[in-house]
Amino acid sequence: MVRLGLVQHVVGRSIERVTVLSDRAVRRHVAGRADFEAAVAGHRVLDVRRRGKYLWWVLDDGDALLAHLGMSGQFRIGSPDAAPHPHLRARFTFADAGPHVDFLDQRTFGGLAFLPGQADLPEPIVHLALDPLDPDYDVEATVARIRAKRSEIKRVLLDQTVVSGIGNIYADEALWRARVNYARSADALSRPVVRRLLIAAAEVMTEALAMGGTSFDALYVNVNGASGYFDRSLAAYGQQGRPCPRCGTPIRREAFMNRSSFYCPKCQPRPRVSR
DNA sequence: ATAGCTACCTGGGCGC
DNA sequence: TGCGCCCAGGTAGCTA
Repeated sequence: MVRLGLVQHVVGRSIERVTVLSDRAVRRHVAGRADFEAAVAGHRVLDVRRRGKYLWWVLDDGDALLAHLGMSGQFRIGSPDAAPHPHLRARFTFADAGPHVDFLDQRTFGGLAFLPGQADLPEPIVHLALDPLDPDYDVEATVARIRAKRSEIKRVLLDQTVVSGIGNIYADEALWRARVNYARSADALSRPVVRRLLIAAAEVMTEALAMGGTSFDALYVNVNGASGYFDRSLAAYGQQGRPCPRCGTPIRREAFMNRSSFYCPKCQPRPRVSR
């Protein structure tokens, strides 16, 4: 959705300039802010692509403008009279008379980098696996990779080199749908169960995108800044104490990987022996 | 090599 | 009312 919004608003346009308001937003552009601003200016945007939580703008000359959204990064189409948003990190203006594009990021885990000659696949993300919504994504290959891991299933789902695009929220929702406890060992799950889990993850992502993303934390909002309603359809994530939508048992919350995991203790029983 | 842990960062929400 | 603390989470980079 973010990508489609950007495709609609930036493809075909020539960047007049980018103004970086926060050095941290370009910390991955090693040559620094001034170099970033100079490198980006003047390029025309040919396409916008995505892998996991990364987006990159394909520029003329084969260069890439890579954006990582972190957990709170957003692109927004600016209206000319709006006061700058407090989380504004960079603003793109264009050679035409159209609206500018803002990169916002509250918690500053995200950032931008200009990567010359890396339009096809920027080097920082070559190690990322495809995500379940990518047309070239291979379910069976991913099932095999997951089942080869001797690690808890949620840890594997969050490993972006195995499958990308699944964060803490989507992982908990997919596990709930597939009735799998987060602590079960990946190599102990049957092929059909892992398949079910990946299908559930793809469904969660599809639904979230259709609704404009989770408005929880404004994590994903569409490019116009409209927040989604996905959070209202969450069955497990953030729902501790509330009844499981399937069986009515109160949803439980547990700490895992320095994060929270939410699950239904009846539909998603804990493994007897945690490994 | 691989698995697992921690730091990074900000501001909304909460308790006092 | 206001201060201070907790918490959220993707991932680079570290250790074991």
